[in-house]
Amino acid sequence: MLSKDLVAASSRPLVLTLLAAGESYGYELIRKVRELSGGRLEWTEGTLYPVLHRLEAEKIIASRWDAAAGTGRKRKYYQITATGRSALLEEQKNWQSINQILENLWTQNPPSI
Amino acid sequence: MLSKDLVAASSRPLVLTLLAAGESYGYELIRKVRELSGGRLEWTEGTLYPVLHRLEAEKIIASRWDAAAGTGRKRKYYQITATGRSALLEEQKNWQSINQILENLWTQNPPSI
DNA sequence: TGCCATACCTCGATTCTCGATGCATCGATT
DNA sequence: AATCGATGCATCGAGAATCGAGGTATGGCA
Repeated sequence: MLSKDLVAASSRPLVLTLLAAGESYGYELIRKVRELSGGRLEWTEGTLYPVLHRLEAEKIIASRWDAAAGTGRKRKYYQITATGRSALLEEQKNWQSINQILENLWTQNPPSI
Repeated sequence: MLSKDLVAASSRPLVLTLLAAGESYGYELIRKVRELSGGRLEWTEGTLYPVLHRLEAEKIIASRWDAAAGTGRKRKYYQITATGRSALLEEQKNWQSINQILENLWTQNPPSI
């Protein structure tokens, strides 16, 4: 079971990275993340939607309503903004700097029972 | 500036990894983390002590009071427990699985402005 | 017609965070 | 011997964050 903190820490970079690869919408993001993680990461809607709304309020992503191709069902498509792309670079840098610290320590002193 | 979430997510694995390398105490952990991160991670005492107390309540670490060598000043030394070592392995596995997802995505689709 | 998957959203009790604050000791400086 | 900064522990509580539960609506299908 993934810790709450780890899920929280990875949600922003994950959403931004996925949107950087192309626009998407809430339900699909949940599906994609479930697939990418092999089911380890199970976002609920109550988790994701507030994240999307917060990112949009920060102008890091933008949205448009559109009908799904094929069906007439409405979806809210999100795109990453220019601000969002630099935010993602920052997120990536931060993630990698912490990862580097941990990996260095683990290399020097491999955890074992 | 590192995000709150990232700081939170890394605090448990960091503390456990440092303690797995040898016992330590609060003030020293703060210093070590500051050095390891080149000043990017600045834990305050209000941040670290609750983490230590929670880990101790979960029996993942244990503590003993002792006088510092040289001075008579009292310190609370923390050690990782056997339970803690398996918890650390789990933390490591979880961290690396998320890191793998992100790195894969970033390799396939490198973030850029 | 009923039902499930899709698709969006908000609410609020519970939980968490961390800056502020407090206490005490040691060593060095004035 | 008084002061001060660094060391070292700890708690507190206003404010913030979380996310399961619940609400609404549509399309496709048997």
